[in-house]
Amino acid sequence: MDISHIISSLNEPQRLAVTSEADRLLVLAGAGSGKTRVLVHRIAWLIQAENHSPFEILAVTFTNKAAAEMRYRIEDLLNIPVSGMWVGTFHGLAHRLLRTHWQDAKLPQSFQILDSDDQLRLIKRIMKEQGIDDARIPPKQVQWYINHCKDEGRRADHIEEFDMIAKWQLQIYHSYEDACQRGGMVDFAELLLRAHELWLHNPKLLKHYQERFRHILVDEFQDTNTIQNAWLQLLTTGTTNKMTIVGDDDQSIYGWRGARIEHIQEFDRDFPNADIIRLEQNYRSTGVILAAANSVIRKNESRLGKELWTEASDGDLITVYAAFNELDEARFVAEQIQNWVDDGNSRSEVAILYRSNAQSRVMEEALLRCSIPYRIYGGLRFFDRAEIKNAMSYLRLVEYRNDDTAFERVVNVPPRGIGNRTVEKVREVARDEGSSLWSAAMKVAEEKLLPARAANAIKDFVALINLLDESTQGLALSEQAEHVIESSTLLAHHKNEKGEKGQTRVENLKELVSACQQFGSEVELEGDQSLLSAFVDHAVLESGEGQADEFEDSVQLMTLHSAKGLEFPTVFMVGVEQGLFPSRMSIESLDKIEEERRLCYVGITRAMKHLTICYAESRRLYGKETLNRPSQFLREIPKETMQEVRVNTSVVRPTTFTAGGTNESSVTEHDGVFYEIGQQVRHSTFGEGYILNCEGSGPRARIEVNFDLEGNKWLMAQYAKLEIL
DNA sequence: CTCTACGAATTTTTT
DNA sequence: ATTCGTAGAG
Repeated sequence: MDISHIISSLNEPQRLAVTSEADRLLVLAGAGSGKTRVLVHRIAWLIQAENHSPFEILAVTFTNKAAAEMRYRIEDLLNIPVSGMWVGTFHGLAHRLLRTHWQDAKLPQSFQILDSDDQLRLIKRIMKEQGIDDARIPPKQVQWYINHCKDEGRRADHIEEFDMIAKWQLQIYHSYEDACQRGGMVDFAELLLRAHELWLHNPKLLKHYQERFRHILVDEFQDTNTIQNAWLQLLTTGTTNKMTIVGDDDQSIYGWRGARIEHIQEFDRDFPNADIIRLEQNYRSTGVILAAANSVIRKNESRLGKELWTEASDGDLITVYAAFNELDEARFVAEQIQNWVDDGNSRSEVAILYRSNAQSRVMEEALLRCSIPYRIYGGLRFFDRAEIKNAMSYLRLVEYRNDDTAFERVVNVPPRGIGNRTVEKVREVARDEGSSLWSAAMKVAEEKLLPARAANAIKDFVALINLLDESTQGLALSEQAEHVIESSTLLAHHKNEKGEKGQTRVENLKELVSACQQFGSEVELEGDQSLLSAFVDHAVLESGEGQADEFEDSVQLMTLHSAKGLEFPTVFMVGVEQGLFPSRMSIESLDKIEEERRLCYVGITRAMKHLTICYAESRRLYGKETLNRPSQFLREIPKETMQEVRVNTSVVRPTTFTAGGTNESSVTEHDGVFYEIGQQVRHSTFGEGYILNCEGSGPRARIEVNFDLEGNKWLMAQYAKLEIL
């Protein structure tokens, strides 16, 4: 068989990676160096050159989108379907394992997946039951605590807490685990934890999978959390199977949600005898853009080290625009895009990247004014919308009456006179009987445990669900959905809503019906799972894209985080200001600043040809006017790669990031002590704080410090006697 | 029970 | 500014 097409188009390191026979291979793939390409070609190579069956291959990604794309590209390259191959997200694969081995995993066959919204509701309910003040301990924080524990592989039983708050959180974690086990509910982190325990406690089962998967490939390895890494280790240690991991420590931007950059940095410790191949040739950006990216990321202390290079020319300089305020910034960007489009380019080649979602509004307004179509990534996704979740809950109840999560959600949606008091009674009965809310509701209605009005309301609800079930027997999924949405009066309820909101919701509900239709025609059912329950799982695990309209030629707006993995000929990075990017939440710790810096690196490397960086001197955020300095990252970009554009020359600014006038820098020195922005310091009177800015050096060095208690102050380094922490 | 009014909080996102 | 959740009145 001719296999040359698999490797002929690759460069040397790529080819080495694709054809490597190492047991443990780490491919350190810089931005734009052909990471996915290597993964796809390696799998194709394994199948065609090494005659592996797709059945023996496991490929893990982080998003469903990446998984779908990978499968598509492999099939496209090989020109054959590879259906026996397991390709999916950690969560998707874990789910598959649990559905197959539900008994060994000690789960009911009908276990339901909780999304984070359901999870939060459950936590709130538990806290209320236990009389824990949710002002003192915010449920969100408890949710974070529980998920963090699970991400680290810790069950409530294994933990001991000493701190008062932590003790309460642990207690809630305990009750939460009980509630989940009783109700057959599994949250996202639990999928991973259970799948890990499934293998850990069933050596036979583990052996089966170890022998099946001869090759394991993991994408975006820098984003793995502890439990995911442990799962991979279980699968590979002491075996002869081979593992390839691909990632880039410089693009690790999810530390805040449990990802451990150490996993990739210390890969050879966890997985001994690893080969490392670096992909440093970049095929995406111009020399100037890469110079800027390299220069920024070099500031990070802890990294495996990589330097991107390109055969492409230097290209245009990076444009820097110092806006007067956020409106001026947005206006400038819109204007530039208008010019770009007038020059005959398409809008979809342009992306506007920002640090926080709150920044999108001003940009949208400016684009709207110029009649430039745009599309926002992120935001609420389809299956996360309230109206969709409500409709899904009706479907879930019709399928499976004991689904408490669904019951809680829609007993009184639309309002049918079942208030808190009534639901409380139902919960109480359910608790006493150890039954589901549904059975409790029937009991309450029949035995008249409540005032007639409430009991009747409950009775009507029970009757409604039963009726929906009877009348949809034998119907196709989409017809079933249509009927349920209509007869539950959800549709009418949303139609009556005032304003445009109701209209959108009605449209979304219609969209749900066609989603059912599509799902029914595409999915292949495994085992004896019903189509409806497969659809329910699908809805939770893949909540879908945020926005439609992807076909119109439009400018792309998104956060820096969601831009990872994408590329655009023209990129605008806006709001590059100290306190916004890096976020003020990150400024005090070096680790967090390094993550923000990686985010900056990700942002810069999204640009293929043109990069424009903007910052505003004054910005209205959360209804307050704030004065921000240019981001420290701006100073880390070589001056010779930038050109400053000034439209509004009349604005006089006391400080700029360039050398004119003052001489600020990110570091200064006095008496042999070096001060750097972001460092934590202590002052004898003002207490602790962190350095915001430096100016001058030697005896004239001045340092601006943000003190925890006293706010911002400029100090002379000579007299301040700052102690570096 | 439902609706309206007022007050607090507000990085980043996937599964 | 805006959204979300809770408290108090209808």
